[in-house]
Amino acid sequence: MNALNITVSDKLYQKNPEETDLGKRILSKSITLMEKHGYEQVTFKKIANGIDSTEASVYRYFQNKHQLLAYLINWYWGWLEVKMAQEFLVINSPEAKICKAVELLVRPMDEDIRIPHINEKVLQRIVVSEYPKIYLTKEVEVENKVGYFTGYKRICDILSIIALQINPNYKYPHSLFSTIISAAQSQQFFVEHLPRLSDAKSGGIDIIEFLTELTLKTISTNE
Amino acid sequence: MNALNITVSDKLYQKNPEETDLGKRILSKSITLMEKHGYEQVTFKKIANGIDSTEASVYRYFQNKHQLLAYLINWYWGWLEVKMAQEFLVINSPEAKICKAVELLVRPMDEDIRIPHINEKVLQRIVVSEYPKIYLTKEVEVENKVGYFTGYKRICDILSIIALQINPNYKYPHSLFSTIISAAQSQQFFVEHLPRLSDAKSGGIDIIEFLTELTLKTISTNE
DNA sequence: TTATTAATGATAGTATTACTATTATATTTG
DNA sequence: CAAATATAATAGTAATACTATCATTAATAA
Repeated sequence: MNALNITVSDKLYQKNPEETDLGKRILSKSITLMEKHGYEQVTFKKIANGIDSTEASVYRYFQNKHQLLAYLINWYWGWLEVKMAQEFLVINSPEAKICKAVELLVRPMDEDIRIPHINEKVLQRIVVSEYPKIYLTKEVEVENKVGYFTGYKRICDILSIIALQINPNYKYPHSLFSTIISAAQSQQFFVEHLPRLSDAKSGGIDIIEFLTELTLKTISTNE
Repeated sequence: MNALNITVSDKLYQKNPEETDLGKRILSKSITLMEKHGYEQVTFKKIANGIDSTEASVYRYFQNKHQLLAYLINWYWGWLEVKMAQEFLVINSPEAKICKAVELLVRPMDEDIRIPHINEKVLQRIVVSEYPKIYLTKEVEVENKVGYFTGYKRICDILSIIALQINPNYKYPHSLFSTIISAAQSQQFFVEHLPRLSDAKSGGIDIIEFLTELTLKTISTNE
């Protein structure tokens, strides 16, 4: 096994960008542009110009910017799920798995050379800054049915199951992990941009400690 | 004391909307439109048409839609702070204060008849659906300096101080409460639109239990 | 009262965005 | 080689997010 493959639902594109050279250039350029200028400032025209293509061509891959963002973010969750599965192979205790998961959520991960058109570190920064925008819309429910949020939900499910191994009576595992995953993102954002909303220093270690302690205490059984 | 006054920083408007009839109508209409169609779909033109005024007039009150949203959200936090202060008058234990704060964050609150142009319940729903959009931008830091996020930060500070009364050694009170406040919003959103990300039923009681338990366990001192 | 100021309305205009459509050309595949 | 497919090139449209100007009305101060 050489090429690891992150599969994204085919509802998240018009034409699979991983299958063509132009598609990969679109992904690559959108990632750099979004991280640099932010989601709002990116347009298909700018992406196209940046790769010497045309607006119309980009529209053949994605219906609109929103779908493109959803694609990128789902790719990220898919990739994170793969990483988690790899790490969990050699971890036995559920507590240690939780710790590792939190670490993966917060730590900027190494790039994967096998996927040169996606810079995972930069993508992670996009997820931190843009994630809630994909579900905070009036179309959530329709898009949910179509699979816009499966990546996130799968991670949430996986971690919930692990939590129940620690305490089978814990009532709110999904709420807990949707909270933890969001907090992993937002704390990174706050440390960098709104430091008075956090007590962590940059680097991630504080955020990791904060989140693991919070998680383990919350699911612990001793009242 | 009859008219309670929620003060919003004058950086959040061009011209104080609370001071004129037109201003109040703008606020009122933006709230109903935003709740109904979502932030993205609202335009100054639609607001203006809805109150038989003109786009240009709305621009005299707010630089743009983003500033308007920031205004509304800060108004909400200001109002919540007032409510919290009222409630805390008759609560003595810090634990009970935390519980009450969480309840206020989650429970749709009664409208205040003294402020007829702002429907607080509807405004709360806007906060739930739109809040992160005011800080997830490339202009966060500039807007932060100017006071776009003071409302949120003040609540976070207040609750942090209470948490430290329970456990003066707790290391991450600001991170904890920025997480709790965000979670209070996002759990409400999930229950309604993405139920698999939550274990709560609608009504708020589960969310309140989830959050208070999480908070109290996290700041508790007994390891 | 009149003069002045402030607030709003009416109207116009512009650059950009978010698309859709059409046709031509180049490339791949059978 | 023919046929299908992918892309480029170009044009066009409705809506958005403003900015600007000028007229009218209402409030207020001299």
